[in-house]
Amino acid sequence: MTYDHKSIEAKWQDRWETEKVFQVTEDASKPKFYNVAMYPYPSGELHVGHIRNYTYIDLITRYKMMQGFNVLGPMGWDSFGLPAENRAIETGMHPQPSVEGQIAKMKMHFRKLGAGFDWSRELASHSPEFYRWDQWLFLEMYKRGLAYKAEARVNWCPKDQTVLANEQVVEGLCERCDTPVEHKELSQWFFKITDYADRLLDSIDTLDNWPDRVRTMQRNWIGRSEGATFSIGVDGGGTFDVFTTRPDTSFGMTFCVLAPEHPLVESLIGGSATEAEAREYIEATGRASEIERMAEGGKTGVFTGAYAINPVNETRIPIYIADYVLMGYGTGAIMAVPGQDQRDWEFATKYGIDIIRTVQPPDDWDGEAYTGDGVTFNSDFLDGMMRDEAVSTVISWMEDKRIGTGTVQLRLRDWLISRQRYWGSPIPIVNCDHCGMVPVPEDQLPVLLPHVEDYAPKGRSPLAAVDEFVNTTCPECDGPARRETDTMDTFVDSSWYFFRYTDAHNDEAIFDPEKAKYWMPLDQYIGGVEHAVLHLLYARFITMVLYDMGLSPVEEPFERMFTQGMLVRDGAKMSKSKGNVVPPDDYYENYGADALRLFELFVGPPTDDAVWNDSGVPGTKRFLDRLWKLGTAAHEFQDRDENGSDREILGLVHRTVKKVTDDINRFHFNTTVPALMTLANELQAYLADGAREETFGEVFDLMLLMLSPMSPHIAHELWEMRGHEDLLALQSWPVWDEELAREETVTLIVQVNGKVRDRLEVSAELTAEEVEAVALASEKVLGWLEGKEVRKVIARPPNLVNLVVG
RNA sequence: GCCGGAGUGGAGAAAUUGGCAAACUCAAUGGAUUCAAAAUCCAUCGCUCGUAUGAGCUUGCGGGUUCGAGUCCCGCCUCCGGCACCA
Repeated sequence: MTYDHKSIEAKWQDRWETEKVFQVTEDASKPKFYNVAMYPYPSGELHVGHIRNYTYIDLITRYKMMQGFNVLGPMGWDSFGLPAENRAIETGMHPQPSVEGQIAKMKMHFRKLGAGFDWSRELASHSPEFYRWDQWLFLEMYKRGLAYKAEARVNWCPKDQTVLANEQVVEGLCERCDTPVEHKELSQWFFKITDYADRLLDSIDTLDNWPDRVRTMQRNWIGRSEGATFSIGVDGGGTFDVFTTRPDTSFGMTFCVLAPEHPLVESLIGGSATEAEAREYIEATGRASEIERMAEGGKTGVFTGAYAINPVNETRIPIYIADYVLMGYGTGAIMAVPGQDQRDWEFATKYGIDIIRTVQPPDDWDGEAYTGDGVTFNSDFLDGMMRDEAVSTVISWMEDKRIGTGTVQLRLRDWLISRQRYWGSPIPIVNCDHCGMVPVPEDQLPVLLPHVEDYAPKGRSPLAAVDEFVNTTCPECDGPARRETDTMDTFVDSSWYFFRYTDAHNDEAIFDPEKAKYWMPLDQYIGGVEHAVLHLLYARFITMVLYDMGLSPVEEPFERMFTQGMLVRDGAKMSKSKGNVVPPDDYYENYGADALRLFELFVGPPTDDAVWNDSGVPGTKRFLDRLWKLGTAAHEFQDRDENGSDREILGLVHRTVKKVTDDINRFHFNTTVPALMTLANELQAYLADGAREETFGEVFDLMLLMLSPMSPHIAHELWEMRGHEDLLALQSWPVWDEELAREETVTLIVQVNGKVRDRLEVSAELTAEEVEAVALASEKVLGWLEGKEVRKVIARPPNLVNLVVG
């Protein structure tokens, strides 16, 4: 017997919508719970891997509601940006109608899943009501010196024809299209995230409810390292600065290396014997992409012909140019200490440069450069010191001599936010010949994105070709002026949208701080680990900025972060390009959202990748069919007093409530499903053995309450059919009764020397002496004791006794 | 290289604190039902020996701690993810 999932699911989706079950407002009388899944790019097509995510978020919304929380679970659309624009280019349909059509499809998907979102707060980043506040935020950052325009060597994707932030370059490739990234000198807008590097780094320690890997990835990305920056003189005049984390090894410096792009290079090679060779090298490395530079087997470089003076011992050492030194990190120049640095070792070996060890390696050391700690030698006043002491001693020495100082280096760069693309929020700046760069006044926001038919990327913003947009008047002097034509990175939108949900329709302000104070921080945030350093770092940064502006009540936006695993099929992550995507449509049609949701929960630990099994949903549907039959068939009940079998099934259901509650709290959703399956199996057996109607009803109702956040439609229908008038979603989550949950008898494990030799049903009340006595009375056990002496008895009543014999 | 995570049956997995390894589901096999099939129901299902009661082995590998280790400690191997000529 199967149930009619289609009509039941449509019925309850209507009810939840018309009764506004998931619409909430601030309510000081209830504890709040703010529950968000990262807002999706509206691709229009969800696959079962996405559904997993939304099943989790919906389960939490429904569970927390039943626990008495005022739960906000909003949904919106990350509708600006490259994916939407590229899709528009492919299909020839303008991004606006295209995106809006996709949004309508996605909403249909969410409805079919039965997801409980508060649609009254829906937002979309491409709508002027939203991006107006992007622009406002930009201007506030500009006022505070946190947004600036600068000429810089930037990442350029030749396919997407736009610049990219460092975070959007993955192993030298464009994050979106895997095209090798090039470099260009361009004048671009940046957000000064480096000003917040220390705060962003330090407060990672407070994010106790975040996955370790995400915290580690952010720490690595910020890449703070402590050391010294000091100046090295060139023999014949001039100086350059170097950064090192190992100033204690300065006496081992036998050469210096400058990056090929280093500004001093030109004057060093001019007129030198190796000038031609050096110029050729610089040109060759300039042409090579970063990947090619790294892929080279050994280190390459060229002698400049110039010498430097090692400031700690006045030794004259050669200066090389080599591309293993990067202009983008530190000072673009290094002191090379081959004895203590493997890269320098390789370079020195190749070019025949001296190697001097200054740190004593362990006796059994047979490696090349020794980078560990040890006693310093060959180092004059540092001799005999261990690393930490030597570092601080040499830094003081440098500070006394005024040639250097202790410094901190970051790997993190400022966030490049301008894009030479159409489908984004215009940067609200006007360039005036007379007044220079002028921010658009707040009352003139939003700077509307004009409707443009030719939005194909051309290496400069398509907006630059729209005269009506570009030409404007200066807000200061009313003279002719030109607008900025770059648009903002969509990661700007996503770094504050979760504030907007708290006050989604405010047209006076980005949001009301009072509303944010009620809802923030997010109690639960769920999304893919691919955003570990992109969105999640930017969102933390912008939240800190909003905090400093007095708008956010918190410095950290996401109290508890959860990154779900991916669904894998045919050995690969589901993706359109691999052709292994499983759409949910057939499941809705043939098995129902409830069965699909249940399998999504059942498929494996939420944090882990899981393998999609096509027979899984039919399996969970079978379970729901059995449940339906159990709840709707006419049963023969016994008219009798409560007895042992009633207490057993009641005990089991209370233990199940405890387990399911604990499991949901720990995000072990995959074990909640088997708990309910076991309960249903036992309930069926109880029924077959002759059930009391009251007991059966009590157990069944508790089961429906637990099923409600997982497979809500069937649970609601059965709940109603059992004569309950109030909506199941609004019931309280069940609380287990410790007394009922207690087991009366347990299986006592009897071990002899740690091996299980007998299992006995005993009362749960037995003491240590009693279980020992029971164990020693067991015939099976006696056989193992024959001829041996019991030396020790380990009793763990009532579950286990271990007899140690010998 | 550094950092993080993982390794358990044919598959997904389970085992909150060190205490019955493999719950639950899928697949497979056998059976019932059926004219037949689907659906449903029942049974078997880690490996070895044995007709069997049963015995031995088994959580990537090697050691250790412990009465007792999938779980803790030490040393390795493999896989996944992140960062990376970062000085």
